[in-house]
Amino acid sequence: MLRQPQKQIANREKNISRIKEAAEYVFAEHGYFGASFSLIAKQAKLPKSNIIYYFTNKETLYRAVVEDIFDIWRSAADSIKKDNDPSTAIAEYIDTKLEMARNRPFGSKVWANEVIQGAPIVQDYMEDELHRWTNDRMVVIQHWIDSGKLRATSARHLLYLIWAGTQHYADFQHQIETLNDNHPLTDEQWQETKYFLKDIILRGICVE
Amino acid sequence: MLRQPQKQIANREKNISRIKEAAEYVFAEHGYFGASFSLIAKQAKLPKSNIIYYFTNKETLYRAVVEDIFDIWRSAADSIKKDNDPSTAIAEYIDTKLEMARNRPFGSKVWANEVIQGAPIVQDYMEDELHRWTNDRMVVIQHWIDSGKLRATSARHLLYLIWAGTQHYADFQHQIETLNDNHPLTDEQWQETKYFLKDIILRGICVE
DNA sequence: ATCTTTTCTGACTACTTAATCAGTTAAACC
DNA sequence: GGTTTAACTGATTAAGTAGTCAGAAAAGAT
Repeated sequence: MLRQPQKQIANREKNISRIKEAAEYVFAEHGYFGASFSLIAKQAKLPKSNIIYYFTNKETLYRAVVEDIFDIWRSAADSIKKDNDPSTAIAEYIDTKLEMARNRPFGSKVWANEVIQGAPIVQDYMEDELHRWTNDRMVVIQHWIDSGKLRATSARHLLYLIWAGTQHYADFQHQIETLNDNHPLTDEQWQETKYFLKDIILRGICVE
Repeated sequence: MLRQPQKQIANREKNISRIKEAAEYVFAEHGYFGASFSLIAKQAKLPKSNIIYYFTNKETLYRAVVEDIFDIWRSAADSIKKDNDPSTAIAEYIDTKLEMARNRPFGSKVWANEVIQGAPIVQDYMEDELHRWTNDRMVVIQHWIDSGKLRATSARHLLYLIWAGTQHYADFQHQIETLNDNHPLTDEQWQETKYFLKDIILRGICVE
């Protein structure tokens, strides 16, 4: 005899991810203060009280959204490992990061908004997780430099340039589309972007 | 006999620029919706009603702040002219843009916030002024490429990379300082940044 | 000195917001 | 089937918001 008592659990998970998706969108488009429960509720097509039932308050929901994005970004840098070939690893990182800019622009925007405003909510997260994570990657890049596999440039600024160059296409998506005569970028244009970023950055850091 | 009847005019100008400065800061730190008249008033040390007296409403004040920043950015690209030497011109542009990131980070942040949220207020500005301005610069860069003074890369993406790479240090200032052990960048670190960006980007676009 | 115009401001209003809570509905358990 | 527990929600509240407005104060004009 089949038992299917997990109706509640399944429903809970469905609702939570639905709320987070709606919230990511609304926080990105309106900022923390501009995003109201009623807007998020409308977007999620759920009653406002239901959202508060799951997340207690605005800040908790917001944190959930930000942490989700951070986890995804973190995984993008899996290729930055000591034993990998630097050019291939960095090319892969740029590719992945740019695909994320294309596929998850709202998360990127939420993060950008938060940092611009001085990270009032996720300050601790930046000081712990991001700080440690960044240092780890920098050690790898420095190792590549020290072993002569990369030109002697700044590991730190290289990371910043990759972040800036890729996230720009998510965060400033609206500006880029406006300058593209109000059209979203086509597949070819995204391809061109990938090629350009890798071309410039790799040329700048590879030993000649 | 001296006449000094311009007391009103002088005072008006003083107040207006004081309000705009305060507003730039508060909009940057809190976003459009998070920035309230009372916060701006407190920052400017003027009564709330006085701010509304000068700017009528929030949107008008906001537009004034955004247009100010845009004007300043525009002037940064004066070096991008057909007859200039490409490397020197672009190096100069990067330098100037990075100095602005350092000296006027709040303006940059306001612009970033606005664009991230889909430019709800300055859409028209982007479609007219920014669009025309960007196209003009792209024509110059394309001319450099066509006359063999630059490698054949994308003029458009080159501009984006310069914007992204420089503005990052304003918009993500807080993240950068957190990763710098909670210290603002020193003069040498800013110098290093300038050097890095020019090194990578120029190496990427100059004919070998 | 008096009148006019501009500058300025505190008190107020209509509205929106995050969050609470009492009460309802639905699922799980026995 | 009946009971317990979790899921859910509409109505309400207290706090904060943008913007109004009547009238005071200062500056300029004659």
